[in-house]
Amino acid sequence: MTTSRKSQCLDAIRHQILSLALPPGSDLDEAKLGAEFGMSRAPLREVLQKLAGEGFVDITQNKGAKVVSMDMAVMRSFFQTAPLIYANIARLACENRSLPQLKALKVSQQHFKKATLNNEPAQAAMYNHQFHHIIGDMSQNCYLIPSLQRMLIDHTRLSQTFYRPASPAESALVRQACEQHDQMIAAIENRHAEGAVDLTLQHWALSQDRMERFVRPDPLPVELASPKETANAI
Amino acid sequence: MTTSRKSQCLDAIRHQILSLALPPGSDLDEAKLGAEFGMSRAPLREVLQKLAGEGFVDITQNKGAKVVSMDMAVMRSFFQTAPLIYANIARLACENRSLPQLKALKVSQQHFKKATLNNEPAQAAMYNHQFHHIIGDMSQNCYLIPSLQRMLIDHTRLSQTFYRPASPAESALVRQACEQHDQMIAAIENRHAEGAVDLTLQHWALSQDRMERFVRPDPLPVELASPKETANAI
DNA sequence: TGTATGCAATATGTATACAATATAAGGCAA
DNA sequence: TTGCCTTATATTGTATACATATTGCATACA
Repeated sequence: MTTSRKSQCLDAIRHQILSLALPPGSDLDEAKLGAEFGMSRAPLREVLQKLAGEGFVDITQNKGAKVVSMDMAVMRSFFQTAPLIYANIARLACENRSLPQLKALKVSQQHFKKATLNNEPAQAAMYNHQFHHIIGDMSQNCYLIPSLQRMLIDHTRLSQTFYRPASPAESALVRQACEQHDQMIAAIENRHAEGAVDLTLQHWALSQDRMERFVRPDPLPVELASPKETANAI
Repeated sequence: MTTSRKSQCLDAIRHQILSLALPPGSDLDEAKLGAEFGMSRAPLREVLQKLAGEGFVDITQNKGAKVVSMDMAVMRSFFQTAPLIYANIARLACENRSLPQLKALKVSQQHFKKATLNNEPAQAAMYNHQFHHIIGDMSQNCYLIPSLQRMLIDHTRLSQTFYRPASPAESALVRQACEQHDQMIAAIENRHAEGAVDLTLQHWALSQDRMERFVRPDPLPVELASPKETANAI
C-alpha cells in the first residue's frame, strides 16, 4: 500500500514529538524528512499540515514547521484547563462508549500495566497517551476531542519523567495511577458517570504534582548558591 | 503579494461554508477550486488541509474534501457542549484580554449592530462569528480555542436564519442579542468574570431556542396531511 | 431482469523542476 | 570595531507532468 507510507510517517513523527525525541521548538526540515521516509516533499508537506491541524507542530509562512513549544504561558493554561476537559470527556465517555472501544481500552491498559511493571518508561507514557485518547474517542464529542488531543500532547511530553520513578515513593504513585486506570474502565463500563469524573480528577491530581515539579523543580539549596561557593565552582 | 492569494482563498472558502453557500456535505473539487482562485492544485491542497485542521472540511483518503456535515449526532453534542465552552472562554477572556483585542471587539460589535439595523442577515451572522472569535482569542487558551472555533462553525451555520427575523417578536430577540454583546464588552473590559459568564449563558439561551427550532421545526398542521387532502394534492 | 465483471473516465496522490523568499556571511563605510 | 548593506546559499512555495485509485457505465451472463 502506498497510502500506509504517509500514515506511517505521521505516526513516526507524532511518536518522536510525544517522546521528546523531537524536542519542543525543533525545526522540521521538509527535504530531510522526505529523504528519511523515502517520499517526495509534496506528500510530506501534507503530513506536516495534518500535524499542524492536530496541534503537534506550528507552521509559519516561508519558515516551515516547528514542534509546538511549551512555554510558561502555555503551561499556565494547561494546568488551568486540564481538569475541565478531562472530567467532561470522562462523563461523556460513560454515556457514549461502544463495546469495541471498551475492548480497545482494556487492551491498552494491559499494555500500559505491563510497561510499568517492566520498568519501560517510554512505552508506559505512550500507552498512557493511548488510554486517554481512547476515552476521548468514547466521548463521541467532536467539539471537545480537539481540546483533549492538544492537552494529551503536552501531558504526555510533560509526563515523560513520571514513569521513570526515582524512588520507592514514586513507584507507588505509578502503581496507583495504574489502579486508577482499572477503576476508570470499570466506571465507564458500568456507565457510572459520577464515579468516572471523580476518578479522573483524582488521576489528574496525582500526575499534576509530579508534572509541576518537572516544570518548576524545587530550588537548589541556598547554601550551594552562596557567592563563595559560586566563585569556587567557576 | 503571492502569499495573500492563499489566505484569500482560505477566507473565501471559510466564508462560503459559514454562509451555507457551500452546504454541509458538499464536495470540494481541487481542480475546479484551483481554476477558480487562479492557483495550481499544490497550494490549494494545502488550503484544504488547513481547513480540515480548523474543522471546516473532512478529508478522506483518495476521495477529497467535503464540507463537514451537521447530522443529528453532532447536533446533540453541539447543544450539550456549547454552554461549557462559551462560559469558560468568557471567564478567561476577562482575565487575559489585551487592550488591542478589546478595541477589535468593539469595532466588530459596531459592524454587527449596523448589520442588524440595516437588516443584512448574512453580514450580521458573519460579524457575530467574528465577535465570538475575538473573545476566543482573548482567552489566550490554546487548548479551548480549537473547541470554540469548531463550535462557532456550526453555530454560525445554524444561526443563518436567526438574523433574518420573520416577525416583530423575532426582531426583538435580535435587538436583545445585540444589547447582550454590549454588556459582554463592558464585563470583559472591567474584568468582571462572573458577569461575563452569566451574560454568556443568557446569550446562549437566547439563540439556543431559535436554533433548535431550525433543526427541529414545528410540525406541519395535521389537517393538511389528512388522506383526503393528500389525495387531492396528488 | 437482475447482477457481476471489466473498462473507461475522472479525480486524487506523487514526483520533479523551477521560482520566490529568508537567512547568514562577507565586505565596505563610518 | 561596529553597523549596515549586498550577495550567496539554503529552504520553502508553486506549477506541471505523470501515476494510481475510485466511480460509473456498459456489456455479458445467469
